[in-house]
Amino acid sequence: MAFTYQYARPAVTVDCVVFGLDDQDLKVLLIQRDIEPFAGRWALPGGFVKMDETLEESALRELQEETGLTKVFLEQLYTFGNPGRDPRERVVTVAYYALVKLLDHKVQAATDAREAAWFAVDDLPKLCFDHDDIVEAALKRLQGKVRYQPIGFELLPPKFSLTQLQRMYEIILERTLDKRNFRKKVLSLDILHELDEVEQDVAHRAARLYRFDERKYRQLVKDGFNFEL
Amino acid sequence: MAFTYQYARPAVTVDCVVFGLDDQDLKVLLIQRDIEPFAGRWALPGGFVKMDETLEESALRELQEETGLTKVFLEQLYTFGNPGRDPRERVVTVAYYALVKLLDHKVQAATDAREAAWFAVDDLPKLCFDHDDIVEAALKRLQGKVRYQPIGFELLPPKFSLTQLQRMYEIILERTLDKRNFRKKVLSLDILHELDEVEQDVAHRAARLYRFDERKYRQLVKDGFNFEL
DNA sequence: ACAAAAGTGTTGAACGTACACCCATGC
DNA sequence: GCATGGGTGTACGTTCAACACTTTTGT
Repeated sequence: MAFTYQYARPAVTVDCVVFGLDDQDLKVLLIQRDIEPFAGRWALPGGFVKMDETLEESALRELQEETGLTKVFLEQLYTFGNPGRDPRERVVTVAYYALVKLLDHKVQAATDAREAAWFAVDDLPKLCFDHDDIVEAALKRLQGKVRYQPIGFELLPPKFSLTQLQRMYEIILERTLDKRNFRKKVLSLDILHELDEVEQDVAHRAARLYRFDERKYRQLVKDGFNFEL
Repeated sequence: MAFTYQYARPAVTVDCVVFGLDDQDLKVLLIQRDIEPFAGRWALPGGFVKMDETLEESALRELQEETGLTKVFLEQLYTFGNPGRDPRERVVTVAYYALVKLLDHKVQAATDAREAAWFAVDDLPKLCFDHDDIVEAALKRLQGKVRYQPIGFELLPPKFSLTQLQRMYEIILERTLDKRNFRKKVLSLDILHELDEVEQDVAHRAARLYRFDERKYRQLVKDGFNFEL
C-alpha cells in the first residue's frame, strides 16, 4: 500500500522530553535508538503521528511503546520543523514535555529502542537530530512555568514534605530558597492539605506530609487567585 | 509530478493570527477565502508549508502573499492537529501570532483571498475550521506575555505617548489602569527614551513622546533585570 | 549525648494601590 | 474662557528578604 500526493509533504512526528526528579537532580528520559539513522545513539522518545490520532494521543502512545510510561502530565512545547533537522528528509516534529513521578515508574525499553534510561539534565549525552535544542526549550519552559502554575507537584509523590517541595523548586530553578520564607509563602497559598502522617524510616525527626489539594486550587483560580512562587 | 510515500501523511500548514491596535480595539486580520472549502467565509491567513522553507519563513511568506504584510513581529503559538479539523483531510497546522503597527500597513488581499480586513477581536465573524480556537489561544498568549515581555511596543508607532502606551495595555488586558501608578512603574523600568518631541495636531495640551529603547532593554536583561507590569 | 533535619517570628525595605488637583493648549 | 487631556505626589497596606535558634527523633 502506498500514498500519493500532488505536492511533497513533510513527515510529521512527535517527540517527548520526559522530566523526572530524584533527590539530586532533574532527570530526562532518553532512549537508545535501535534503527537508523543514528542507531545506538541517544534520542528523545517519539515517532510518527498516525492519521487517526490527535497529536497528544500520538505522544502518549509513543511514550508507552518506547518507555512503558502511562498516565503522565503532558503539555505541548513547540514545533520544530527546519529543513535539514533530519538527514533523511523533511520532518516536522511537534515536541511535548512530560512530568512524571520517578519512583512510580520503572522504565523499560521497547519498540525501536534498545534501552531507555534517565540522565541528569545537566549531564546529558550528545543527542541526535536537534534534540538538544528541544531539551533546552523544555527546560526553559519548565523553569518558567513552575513558578506560576502548580505543575511541579507532578514530579513529587502524592504525599510529600515541605522540604521535598522546596528541594524540587531549588533543583528546577537552580537556586537556593530560604526555608522560612518558602514555607510561609507556600502555606499562605492555601492549596496544600496537611495530613496526619509523617515521613517513615528517616534517621532524624520525621517531617509532616502534605497533599496538593487540586480541588481547592481550582476553586481559588475560579475566584481570581493567581498561583505564584 | 506526484509524490508517493509508504505511509499516509498529514498536510502541514501554517496559520497566522495578526494583531493590530487602534484607538478603540485590538484587531485581528482576516481573509475572505476565495477557494473551497469555505469559499467566501472568513479565515486566518495561512497556507501550506513548502519543503525548503522553515515554518517561520512559511508564515511570513503566506502573510506577504495573502495580506501584503512584511516585517512583522512573529512568534510560534501552538500546533493544532486534531483529525477532523479540516473536512478535506488530515491537516496539521502550526499557528503563529504576529503584532503589527496598524497605521504602517494598508492591507491588501491577494493569492487565494478575495479580501483582507481588520476585525475587532471581540466582534469576530464565525471563522472556518478551528480558527476560532486559534484566535482564542493567541489572545490568551498575548494577554499573558505582554505583562512580562516588552512585545506590546510592536503594536505602537515608534514614537508614542505614555497615554497611548497605557491605552494599549488597557485594551489588551481588558481592564483600566491607574494613570499615576502606570507612569511611575513604566518610567522606573528605565527602558523608555524621552524624546524632545510632542504630539502634533491635538486639540489640547500635546503629550511628550517616547521611544522604546531596545538596546537598554537588552542590556538590563543581561544584567538580570525582569520586565514586568 | 550526639547528629540530623524539622519547625518556627520578627524587622526593615521595597513595592503596589488608592486617590485629586493644577497645567498647558487649541478653539 | 472653556473644554480636553497632560502631568504630578503622598500615605497606607502588603509583600519580600534577611536572618538563628529550639525541638524532635533515631542511633
